[in-house]
Amino acid sequence: MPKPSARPNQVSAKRGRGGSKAAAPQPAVPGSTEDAGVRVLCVDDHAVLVEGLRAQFAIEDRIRIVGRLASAERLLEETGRLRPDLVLLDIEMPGPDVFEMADRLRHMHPRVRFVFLSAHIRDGYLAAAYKCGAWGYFAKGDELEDIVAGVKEVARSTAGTFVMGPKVRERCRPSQTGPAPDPSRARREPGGPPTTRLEALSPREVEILRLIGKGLSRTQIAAELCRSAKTIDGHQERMMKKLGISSRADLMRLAIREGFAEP
Amino acid sequence: MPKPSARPNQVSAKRGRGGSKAAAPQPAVPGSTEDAGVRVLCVDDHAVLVEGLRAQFAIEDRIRIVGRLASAERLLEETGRLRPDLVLLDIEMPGPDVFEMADRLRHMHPRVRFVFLSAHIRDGYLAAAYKCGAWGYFAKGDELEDIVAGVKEVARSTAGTFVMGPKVRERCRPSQTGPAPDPSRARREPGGPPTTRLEALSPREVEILRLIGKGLSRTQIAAELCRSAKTIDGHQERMMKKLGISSRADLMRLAIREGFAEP
DNA sequence: CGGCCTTGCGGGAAACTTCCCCGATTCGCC
DNA sequence: GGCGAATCGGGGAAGTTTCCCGCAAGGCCG
Repeated sequence: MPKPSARPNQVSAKRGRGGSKAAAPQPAVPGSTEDAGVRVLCVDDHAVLVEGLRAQFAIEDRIRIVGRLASAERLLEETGRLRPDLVLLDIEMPGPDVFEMADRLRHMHPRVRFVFLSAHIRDGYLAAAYKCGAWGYFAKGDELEDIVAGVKEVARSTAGTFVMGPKVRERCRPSQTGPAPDPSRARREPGGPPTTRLEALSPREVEILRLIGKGLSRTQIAAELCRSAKTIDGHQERMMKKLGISSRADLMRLAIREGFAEP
Repeated sequence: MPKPSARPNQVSAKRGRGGSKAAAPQPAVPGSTEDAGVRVLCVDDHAVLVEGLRAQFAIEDRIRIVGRLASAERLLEETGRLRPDLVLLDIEMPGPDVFEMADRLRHMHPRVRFVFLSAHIRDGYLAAAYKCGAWGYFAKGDELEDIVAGVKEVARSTAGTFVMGPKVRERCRPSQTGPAPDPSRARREPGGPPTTRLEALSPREVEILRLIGKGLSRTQIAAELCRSAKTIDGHQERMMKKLGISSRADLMRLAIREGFAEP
């Protein structure tokens, strides 16, 4: 069984970094060897993109790119070798799952901050980014200055906020379309976790949604998961109820739109 | 002349430009006002990407970016205003369909060459790019030098070749997995039209495949096209036969993978 | 003109999916 | 301990889709 963690819609701008031990505000730019600037490692399979960032960082002092990876494959080793303060991660790349690698990065190098820089803003990605402990999420469509400003903010931050690019915030705020408003704790601080209707889904349901997005029929999904087709039936129904969706086709469209199709 | 390039990384193929009239070799760099270089217009919603290109073009003489658009919306007007020699087009952008706009561009500004620079290499895109008269197709994952070399090759070309980036060619060549080799018309110029199994489909079939990829059921497709569900049935069957696919789910996966889902 | 392809549609049997019912187990929570 | 939730699944009626058959109009081409 995946994770026993019951998440009661945790919504807060400030996130406890450091677990039970009361995380004292860390010094900004934690691992900088010299105080000469923020060391950034870029992980993106598009070389052009990274060069654009490098060019922009070059005209800012205090930020520079110390390395580039085309996939998350060697992320942990290279982080150890290059000692960046901040890792910029693309999401849709060949190779291992980026969120999983990011999660491992957090455990192996807890002082290294990381943010996502993705071409697409999708609920699924945003939720995964937040869950794996990212410090921010930016869109490739954001203006360069906004990305740079965001990177600086993350590097400087002492409180552990989740920083979002302009486009991300825009696409994230007005998504309060979920079915149950959950009146118990309606506190929703600015800058908190991205509001996503997918957070209502259980791990299993997400898994099934992904397979639906891949185009599998419920019988095929059943075969894939070694379960009865009836079980998939049940999950589907509950998902549709939760998401306020009435047809399976809509469910699939959602899965595709929110990024559950491609991996 | 910077570099004689002609690296064997790109593949180019001659195509008849100009229809029945035997396309006389046009002068390279057709619309250049001064002979000082290639004027490039970039159409991409990712500012970072364009800056990366700008930086790279800057260290080459003879190429420079004269404008940038975040969507294809004002492509025609801006082409008239900025008079580029070459337009670099992203594919997945908000706004109007890029292939359609490219087609119009060719009619309105026949001297302006255009190539696609996309994050994804998909049969659907490749076919559409070729069909709308593009001069090349590059992947954002291609190395910067390869992209620059390709742009130069397109600008310099006198024969009307379809230039592909290394990654594109790689993903394009070995796709001769189709069912029937179609022995009737085996004329297949070397490096010519990208080999795609989607080229076996009729326009209507492609249209239906797109709707399938969007997650619509055949009844919904029928409603969308104002046709009987039985008709959609027939198209589906014929498509599956053509493509050597046995289940509808596979058909949908193909539609998603090949880029028929998102528009 | 006579194939050949495309598009459009109908009938019908078999298979699949949806959608309701129901019960069982195992969690964690109050 | 009760309660809800997630996960698993069976039964069964109603609806949809698949997959075969067939037919017909129109276009293109040798």
